[in-house]
Amino acid sequence: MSYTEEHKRETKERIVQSARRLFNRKGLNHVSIKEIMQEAGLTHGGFYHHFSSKDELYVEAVDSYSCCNPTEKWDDVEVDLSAAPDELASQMIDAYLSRGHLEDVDWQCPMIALPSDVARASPVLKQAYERAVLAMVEVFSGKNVLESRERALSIVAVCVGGMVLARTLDNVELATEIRDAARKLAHDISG
Amino acid sequence: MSYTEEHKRETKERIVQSARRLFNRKGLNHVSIKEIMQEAGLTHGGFYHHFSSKDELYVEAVDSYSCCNPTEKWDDVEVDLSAAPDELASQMIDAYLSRGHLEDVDWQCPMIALPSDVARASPVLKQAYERAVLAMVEVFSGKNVLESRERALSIVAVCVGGMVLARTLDNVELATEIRDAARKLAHDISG
DNA sequence: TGTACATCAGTGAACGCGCGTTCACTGATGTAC
DNA sequence: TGTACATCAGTGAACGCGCGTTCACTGATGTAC
Repeated sequence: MSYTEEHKRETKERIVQSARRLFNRKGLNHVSIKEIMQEAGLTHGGFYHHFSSKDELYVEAVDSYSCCNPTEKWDDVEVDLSAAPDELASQMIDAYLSRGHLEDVDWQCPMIALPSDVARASPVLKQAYERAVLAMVEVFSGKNVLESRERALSIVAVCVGGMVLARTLDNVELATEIRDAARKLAHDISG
Repeated sequence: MSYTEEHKRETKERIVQSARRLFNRKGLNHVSIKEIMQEAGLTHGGFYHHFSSKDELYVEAVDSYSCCNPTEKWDDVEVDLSAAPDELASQMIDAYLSRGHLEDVDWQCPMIALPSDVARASPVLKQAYERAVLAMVEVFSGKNVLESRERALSIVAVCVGGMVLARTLDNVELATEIRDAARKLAHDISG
């Protein structure tokens, strides 16, 4: 045997994280394998010892987002993961629609960073994306999960819509106005 | 002189419309100039008699959306453009979040079809996009435009968010659930 | 009306380039003795 | 402990391919006489 299993796992994880960052910044199709491997401190040839194709990397990268946790990342808003469900939902709304989240492109939610890329991607990638959407729905369901699914879905729509628009606009004032309007509305719904 | 000014204008318009359709289907960067020109009934070499670069076409294509009018396109919902502002806003919500709009990829709103493409595009293209957002805000402002800007912005966020998510999901049931939740909420806000 | 000419929209071969992928090779590492 | 070996993660040149763009050419058209 050469190297350890763990060594290989760590290298692969480094590639995935490097890819996730670059995908968020430039979109799935504006990032080359060479670029990803360089950011991970490797050369492009080794890529195929870890993945059978670039498509496979897409899936792993989007799946790796699920582990992302706003608490550690968007430092202008505090989220207490041990809070009561309704309180947590409220904090998540603020975190999701925060300036920190908008500007932290590297760690941004894939639903904001990659919507149209995913819309045209392979079924496996879309499934990874669906898992991310459902995880978010769950957070916004609060304590009465079963009764408030519709409410949770509309909060997700407002949050994602507000942020997608904000990220697309160069006009900072308008982007902020939209985020503020979306935040207010999301809080109104969640009650 | 060869050919008429009008002949050239018509050809250019045919290229722009062909590009708009293909961009909506495949995204800005998965469509080649050869493909666009073929769809317009031409060969790729002539492209540069009409545009100085592909970037220039992006802008013209996104600007050409503004003329898009849901009335003629999404035939499962009727919109009466001569209706009173509040009534029009209400009809537009139904049209925008309709199944017809979701499925009519060719004529879909660019905010739904191209969000992440535009987020990473050139400033001129982002400005074209901003014009589209502002046009939509105006429609949803209803009769008291000045007083209800925040309301209009949040309606836009819900509508765009709901549709962006719906288009990204392969799971039709979930996509429909989201559109329904978004539509209900948008109507609640617009009152 | 007919003809000779100039224009330029349209054609399609060719260009350089960067991409995803392949492959022969290297050399650091863990294992066996 | 030291040494010989096998493994395979990592390297970097090379591949075919399609892209955006260029360019010399064609030929349909409008204009001048």
